[in-house]
Amino acid sequence: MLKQKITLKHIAKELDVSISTVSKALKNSEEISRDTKEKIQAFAKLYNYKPNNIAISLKNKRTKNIGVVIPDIVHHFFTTVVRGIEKYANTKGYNVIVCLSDESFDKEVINMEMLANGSIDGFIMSLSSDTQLKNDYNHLKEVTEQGIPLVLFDRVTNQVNCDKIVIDDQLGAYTATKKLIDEGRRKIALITTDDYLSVSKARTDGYLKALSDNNIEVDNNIILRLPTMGMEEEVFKTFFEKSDIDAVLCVNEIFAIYGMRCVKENGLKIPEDVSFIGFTDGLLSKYANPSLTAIAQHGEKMGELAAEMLIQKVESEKEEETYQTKILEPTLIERDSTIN
Amino acid sequence: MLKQKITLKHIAKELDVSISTVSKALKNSEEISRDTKEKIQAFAKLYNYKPNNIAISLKNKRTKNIGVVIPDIVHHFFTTVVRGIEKYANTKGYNVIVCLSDESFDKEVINMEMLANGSIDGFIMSLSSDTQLKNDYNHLKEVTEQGIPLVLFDRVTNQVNCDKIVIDDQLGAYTATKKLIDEGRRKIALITTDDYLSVSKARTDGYLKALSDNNIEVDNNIILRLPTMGMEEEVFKTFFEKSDIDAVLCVNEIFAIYGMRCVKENGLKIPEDVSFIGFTDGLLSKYANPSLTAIAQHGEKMGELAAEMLIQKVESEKEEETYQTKILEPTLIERDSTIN
DNA sequence: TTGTATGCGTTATCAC
DNA sequence: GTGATAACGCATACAA
Repeated sequence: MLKQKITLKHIAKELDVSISTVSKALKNSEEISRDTKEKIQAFAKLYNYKPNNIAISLKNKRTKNIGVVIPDIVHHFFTTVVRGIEKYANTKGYNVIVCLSDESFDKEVINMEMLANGSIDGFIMSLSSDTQLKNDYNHLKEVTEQGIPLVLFDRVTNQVNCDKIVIDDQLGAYTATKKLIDEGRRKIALITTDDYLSVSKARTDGYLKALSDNNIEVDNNIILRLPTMGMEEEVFKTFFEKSDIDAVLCVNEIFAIYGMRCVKENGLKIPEDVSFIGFTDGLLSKYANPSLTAIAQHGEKMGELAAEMLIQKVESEKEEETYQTKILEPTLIERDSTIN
Repeated sequence: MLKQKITLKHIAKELDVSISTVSKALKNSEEISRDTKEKIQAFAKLYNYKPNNIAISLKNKRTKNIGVVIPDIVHHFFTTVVRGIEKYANTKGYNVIVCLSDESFDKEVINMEMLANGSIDGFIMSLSSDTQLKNDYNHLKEVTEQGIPLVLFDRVTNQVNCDKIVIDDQLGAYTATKKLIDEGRRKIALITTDDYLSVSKARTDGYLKALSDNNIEVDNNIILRLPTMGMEEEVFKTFFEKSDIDAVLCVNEIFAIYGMRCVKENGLKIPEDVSFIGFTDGLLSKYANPSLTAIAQHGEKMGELAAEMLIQKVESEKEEETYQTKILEPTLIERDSTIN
């Protein structure tokens, strides 16, 4: 039953020629006579010969695989990035190996080591929160020192020399905060996570800068810092009950959705009494009630660009020591949770 | 700069022993003397030797890679399945190569051919809508005939002999419809997609069966069939304006969310006037307003089981010709869009 | 206890 | 025009 995969050797034996003749014939080499070429090509086609990728990889020292290491895949933003990577990689004949770090430093290290031993030509990755907390990037450095190209996206670090691509999170938060201020809001809350996450820090900075630029004093009582995982609804309720606010900026959709629910439960109207803006612009923002004004991170575009940067490095012969950081501009998508 | 990956050959030359001695020493073979083993192992550790995956793959004819081909990754259900696959695969030392068919038959074929030439040990996949529409499964048959194990999940076909894993969509729809009937609903609408999608068909069947079992006549005017992609809001509005209904079953979350919005705009209350139940149970269901009673598909579990079934086949020596179809039971998650 | 030879499937160099 | 050989990195049966 098992129709064995056919190899050059099989064809050679069957047609009574040498393996190298077969190889050349299938590449349409000028060296081979028309007759033998036709014979061999016909036979190969008949038996549906396809060269073995692994053998070619070993020979060429090129796998045509890209390793993607991300914290989580059940997360709209990362998902769109993966789609972008896939899209571009496929047009260039590359496959994508996806590994999940699950926000764990150890898993990130294990996955990278696994892939670094010949399985991939380069990495695209976003750091796990654990890694950013530990602030340990030796596994990344090892990889780059081995000459394996690496592109970091979104959750990056300046402690590693490599290509990077991020959105301007600070600008995004600034723009959003400015929009709220222009609406007339003065008591603008921020719901964020711990600052060791590079993106949360940048977003907080943007928020603070917008306030400062508009002479609004920072009120630490209306800044809520939550752990990345395991959000508790209670904390939200309490925060919104005791705080006097007229707008909220959230570093992700879920915080915003929860927040809106609390506000509504307190009898307030959105956006009349309280405006909301959230980062990410995933499904939740679009379908929320009211729909959520959001800062779009352009994940798919980011993925495509990351793949393009990586493949360009992979395929360039020269060992360049110059790295670039691409910064994408976020976009404010206005919906019904703010006044326009 | 480029710290070349070290190979057995390098170690052998450096320590003036043969390659096979090094190979054996690193495997802690009894054949090798303690002295040489220690010497070699120390050296290998110092230079961080790691065997090359590709070479091992070529030798063993085993890649330790699993190919996953799915229609889309920006989709909560598929995403959870991928996570489940990853989770199990990783514990068994396998990597996951993800390819997206983008609901296209051609891309599905190309991706599979690409991976089938030695890149993976087996496939886990869910059919593209295009493939189910074309009803052409030759690419799957070719793969199985080559002896490459294949596990189909969710969107499957009985035209291919292989392991399968699905949830009992008919039962899910039946349970949901029954729940609505038990609430006292009689005018239960169904919002679904074209029947060529295996899952939509099964769900429609379950809905019809529940009605019939409870002596409720089917009213084709309150069954809305939409194309898979490119949903138009207008169609929804019109449907809900002209239909007299007291409950709605939707084959996915987005239909349900849209539906709820229309109903609310018409001044009706959920769940008092109209109940809603939707398939999938993703983020939208959880965070909708009101939160959506949903039929959970247990994607992560499905992914884990699929990976387990596949790896078991991959690693079993004997060429079994027996295939199983696992059917998972869906679960009704009751939330605020129904009365409990 | 160590080393030699062979093979995994392919390609490239060089000889015939 | 065609074929033998070596090489990619590793593992193993078999010699020594």
